Amino acid sequence: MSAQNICPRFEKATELLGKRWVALIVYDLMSGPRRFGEIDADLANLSGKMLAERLKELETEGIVKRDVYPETPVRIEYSLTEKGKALEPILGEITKWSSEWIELN
Amino acid sequence: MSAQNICPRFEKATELLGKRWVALIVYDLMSGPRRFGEIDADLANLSGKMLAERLKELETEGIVKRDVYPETPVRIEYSLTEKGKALEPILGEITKWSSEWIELN
DNA sequence: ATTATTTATTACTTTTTGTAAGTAAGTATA
DNA sequence: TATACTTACTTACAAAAAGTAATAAATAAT
Repeated sequence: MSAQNICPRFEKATELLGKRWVALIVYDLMSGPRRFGEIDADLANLSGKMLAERLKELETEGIVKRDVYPETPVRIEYSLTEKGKALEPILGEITKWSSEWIELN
Repeated sequence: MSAQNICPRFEKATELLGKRWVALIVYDLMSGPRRFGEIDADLANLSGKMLAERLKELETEGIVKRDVYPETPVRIEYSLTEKGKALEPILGEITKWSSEWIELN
């Protein structure tokens, strides 16, 4: 009989953060701006295709900013916006939880 | 040249929490034990198939506990373990972030 | 035995993700 | 001039995950 309504903002947030690779990409960008190839190298199992797709989505959501530097060869830097940086406490709590509860085999 | 290694515990945690529906199911269970049908009703777009699958996975991960009460009809209660309850600060930060940064159309 | 209720499971379709090769733009090198 | 190099993507196709709807299993009251 009881119906627990879930806050639509929370739901939207989990749709965003719950997409595969998103948390790891944001985590990677927390330490500062990074290039496509660097992120790709940091996240071993992430393919260029998915990285491109996720970066585009994150840009659309206003979480990531894309800057082009017409150098040789072209340098494209991805960085977090204010909205993206504001995710830090979430990642911090995930780090805490994982260090306490996740054991590696 | 620089390679940002991502903590394997963090990575494992995001694999878990980043799976579709997981955050919402855990959020729903935060308010106390719930039956299959109740969770299903709370999460409008979640199918019974996926709920069954996710609950099984969460049980395997030690986040959710399943209790059978042989009543009429049978009552099966899902609840959070200590490990599951420990996710609360993460959900709390997601709630905070979403209330500040997510706008509804 | 039949029925009711809740908790799943199965068969099938659609969507998402993975993999690997290929393209585009701009330089430098032969 | 041509080729090869670097970075940042795209594309085509295969595999895996998720969505949908019908069906089954479990239990006990009638």
